[in-house]
Amino acid sequence: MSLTIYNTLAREKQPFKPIDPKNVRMYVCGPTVYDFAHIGNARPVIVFDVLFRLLRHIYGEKHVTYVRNITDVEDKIIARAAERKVSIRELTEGTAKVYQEDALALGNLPPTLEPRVTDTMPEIIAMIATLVKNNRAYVAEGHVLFDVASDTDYGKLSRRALDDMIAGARVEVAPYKKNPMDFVLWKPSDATMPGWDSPWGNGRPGWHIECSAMGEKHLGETFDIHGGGIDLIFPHHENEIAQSEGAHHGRPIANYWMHNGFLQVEGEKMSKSLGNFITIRELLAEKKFGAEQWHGRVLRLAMLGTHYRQPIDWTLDRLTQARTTLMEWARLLHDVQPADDPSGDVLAALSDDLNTPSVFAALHGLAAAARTNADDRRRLRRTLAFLGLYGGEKDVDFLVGQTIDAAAVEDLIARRNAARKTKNFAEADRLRAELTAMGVAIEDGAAGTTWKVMS
RNA sequence: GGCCACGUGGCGGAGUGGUUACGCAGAGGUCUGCAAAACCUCGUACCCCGGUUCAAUUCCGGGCGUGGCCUCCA
Repeated sequence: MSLTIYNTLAREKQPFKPIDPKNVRMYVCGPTVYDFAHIGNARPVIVFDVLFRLLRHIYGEKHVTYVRNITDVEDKIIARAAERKVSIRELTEGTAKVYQEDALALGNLPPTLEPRVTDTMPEIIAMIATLVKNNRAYVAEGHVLFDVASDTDYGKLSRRALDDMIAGARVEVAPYKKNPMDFVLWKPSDATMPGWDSPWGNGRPGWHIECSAMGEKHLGETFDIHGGGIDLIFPHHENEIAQSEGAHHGRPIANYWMHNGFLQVEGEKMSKSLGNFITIRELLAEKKFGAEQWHGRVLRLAMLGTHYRQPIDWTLDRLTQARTTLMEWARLLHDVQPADDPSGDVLAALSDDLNTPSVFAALHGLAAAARTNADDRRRLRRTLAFLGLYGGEKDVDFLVGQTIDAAAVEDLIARRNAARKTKNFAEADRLRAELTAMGVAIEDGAAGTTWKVMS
């Protein structure tokens, strides 16, 4: 089985060849922890978790290193902390904790490492110093700026020409910049802001340098895969490339760049002003989206229904369908012990640039076979666990926040069966209608009557 | 204004130069006291206009629509 991935750098699918099969290395841009993560933030977390799982399967669990950073120094954090009158540490720790809980609830494995900017300051300062020494950056009015004109390759990821960008003329024109496109590596902090001592005075890092420094620190100069949302291609990833390759004499930072597509909500851009901004926490724990709570695995299944590079429309209908599917699988697999290995068809579909819709076609085929075959049930159970989609829940577990009085249901069923025994079918049908009204569906099987909650 | 994606049957969503994706919903059937589940059967889709081709949903050009980036937002 060979893994193929779409490389944004080349704009084509390429066979994946790791630098070192004994240590496959992936870096994904994590959150800036100033507010709860929204459902759009969940997409890269889920997508690259699936890739992480696949890589672990191919190369072995101990031979894959996955780094997802936490950015805990940033101007929006400073602003939000001031606004809420809490300390920066309090804000970033609290937000990071919720983020990690959300990620776990969505069925993601923890990354190998989750480094923080505040723990990477010596490396950040060292990398900036190297860039200055290499004549790729300059000091101006307490700032250190990357000298874009020194980078003949600048724009290779986003495929934009410097001249075009300047012509766009929406760049900040600061008088101390040599070139309008030059971006900040280090900026001065006043007494009210977090700051670190550096050769350029007390200050803090610019937006992009932290990822370059954390990547180098934990994965080396060149690693295999760098991932993130498509909106990060420019300027964030472009600037990361400029910084890292500027510090490493042109040696590439990553061989493969992967970007997930954008997310919309009910056909519209998600924004606070439109009132359709939805956080992961709200979906999981509050009855806000469709006035229901949603199980993390339902959200995960819904997210993976669309190929990661396609735009995805986050709708109520999508979540309902995902829940229906998951509940069906749960009825089939609740008591089943997993097989040793996941399905080969699923692995093959996954290996084609994470074609998760194809994966689902394979899963549905397996589910059809699993209805009559125990081996297929065990295989399906194992495959869904491998994907992080199912962990042995009962079907009703996916109806979060809905409660049914089981004793009352059992009582109605008993009365109905008594009526059926005396062929009083009118009464039996009346009792069924009562159950239906409660949201309960019943099935008369060979082993007696079973019931389930309708979704 | 510049650059870039996407537009598939009621819905979701892969894929392909000529042959059934798949799922949900829906219709018919077997089964059932009635149902449900299960199983069987059913949809001849690919934004518009040109072009290339024996043949285009699939390639090329234009248009329309939606969205993204260019304003430290995944």
